[in-house]
Amino acid sequence: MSKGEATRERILDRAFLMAGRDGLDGLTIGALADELKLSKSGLFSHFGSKEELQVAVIDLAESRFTELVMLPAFKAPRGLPRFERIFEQWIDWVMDTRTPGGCIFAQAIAELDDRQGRPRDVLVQTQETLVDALAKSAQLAVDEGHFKKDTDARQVAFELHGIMMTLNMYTRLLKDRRAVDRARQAFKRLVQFHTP
Amino acid sequence: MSKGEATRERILDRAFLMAGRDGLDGLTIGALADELKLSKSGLFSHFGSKEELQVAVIDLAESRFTELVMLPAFKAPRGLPRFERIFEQWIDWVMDTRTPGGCIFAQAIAELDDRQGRPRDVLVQTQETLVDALAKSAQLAVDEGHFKKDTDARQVAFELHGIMMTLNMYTRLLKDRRAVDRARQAFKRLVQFHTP
DNA sequence: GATTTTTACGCACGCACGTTCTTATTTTCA
DNA sequence: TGAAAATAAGAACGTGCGTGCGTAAAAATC
Repeated sequence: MSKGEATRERILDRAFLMAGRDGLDGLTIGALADELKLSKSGLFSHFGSKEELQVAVIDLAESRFTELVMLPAFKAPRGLPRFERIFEQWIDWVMDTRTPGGCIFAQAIAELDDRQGRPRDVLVQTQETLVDALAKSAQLAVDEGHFKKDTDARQVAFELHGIMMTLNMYTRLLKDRRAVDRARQAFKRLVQFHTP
Repeated sequence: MSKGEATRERILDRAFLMAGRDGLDGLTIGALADELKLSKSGLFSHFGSKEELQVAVIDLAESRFTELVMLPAFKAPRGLPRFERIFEQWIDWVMDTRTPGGCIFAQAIAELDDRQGRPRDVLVQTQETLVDALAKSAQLAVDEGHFKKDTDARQVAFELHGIMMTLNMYTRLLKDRRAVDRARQAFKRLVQFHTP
C-alpha cells in the first residue's frame, strides 16, 4: 500500500467517527485535519471536495457494516439461525462504545433524507441493499420452514429495522440501559409470530 | 398579541420547517432572515442566541405534536381505541407533506443524541414525556381489558416508536409508497399479540 | 398627540468554512 | 542513485456564520 492510500485510510477512519458524532455536515475538514495533524489542503487533496469525502465515509460505513454484521452472520446456517445472528451482530454494531453518536447510518439517514446529491444517492443505495439483504435472509427462513409460509419477508425486514432504530435512540438519546432487553424482546416477539 | 410576539411566531413557524429539512445546526439565522425578509440582527434579537432559537423550535415541535397527535387521540375512549387513534394521528404527523425532511424529532434525535447542552436536554425531556404518554396509553388498554394483563406497557411503547421511526425513514429516504401499509401491518401485529 | 417602550435595521467584528493555487518535500521506481 | 511522480504544506481567496452595538422607525401607553 502506498503512502497516499495509508493516509487516506487514516483520514477516513477518523472521519467515520466524527461523522457519527457530528453528522456528515458537521464533519469538517479543518477539524479533521487538526485531529490528524495534517494541513487542511493536504487532507483536502485526497478527496477533491467535501462531498467526495462524505461519500467515502458512507462507503466505509457500508463496508464496515458488511464486515462486522453481515459476514459473521453468514457463517450461521441459513434460515432462522442466520437471521438471529444478524440481529445479534447488529446489536453489537449499534452499541459499540467506540463510536460516539451511535450508528452512523441513523445520523446520515436523518440528515440526507429529503435532500439531493451524490451522498444521498449513495446512502439510499446502501440502505436498499441492506433492506434487500434482510428480506432475503427472512425469506430463507421461510424457505427452510422456520417461518410460516405466508410470512412477508419484506415486512419482517421493516419491523427488524424499526427495532434497531429504536435501540439506537433509546441507548444514545435516552441512555436507557434496558434498551437492549427491549430490543431482544421485540425481536423474540417478531420471530415467535412468524414461527409456524 | 404584540407585534414582537407575532414576528416571533412567524419566525418559529419557518424555523420549524427549515430545521426539519436541514437539522437544528443547518438551521441558519442568515437564511432564515432572508426567507422572512428580515435582517439578521432583527431576527437574532428575538432569541439572543442560536441555541435559544433551537430550543424554541424544539418546544414548538413538542406543542405541535401534542396538538396534532395527542389531543385528538384523547377524544377517543381510553384503552385500545385511544391507542389506535394515537397511531393514526402519528401517521398523519410523519406523512405531512408540508414538512420536508420528515419528522423533525427524527432529525433532532440523530443530531443531538450524543452531545451536550440545553437543546439536547430539552429534546430528551420531550422524548421522555412522549414515551411516558405512550406507555400510559398502553397501560390504560391493559386496565380496560383490551390488552393482556401481563402486557409490558413500556415495551409496547418501545415497539410503537420503532414502527414510526421506520415509517419515517422508508417514506423520506427510500420513497417507499408501501411504507404506511407496512406500518399499519406492524401495528396490527403489535395489537394482536397483546390482545387477550 | 406626546412620550416611552418595543421592535427592527445597518454595519461591523472575528472566525471557520470549502476551495484553489504555488511550492517544498518525500516516495517510488528505472 | 537520480529522475519522475506522488504527497503534503502554506498562504490566500471569498463566503457565510453567530454575535454585538448604536440608531432609526414603529408601536404602545398615557
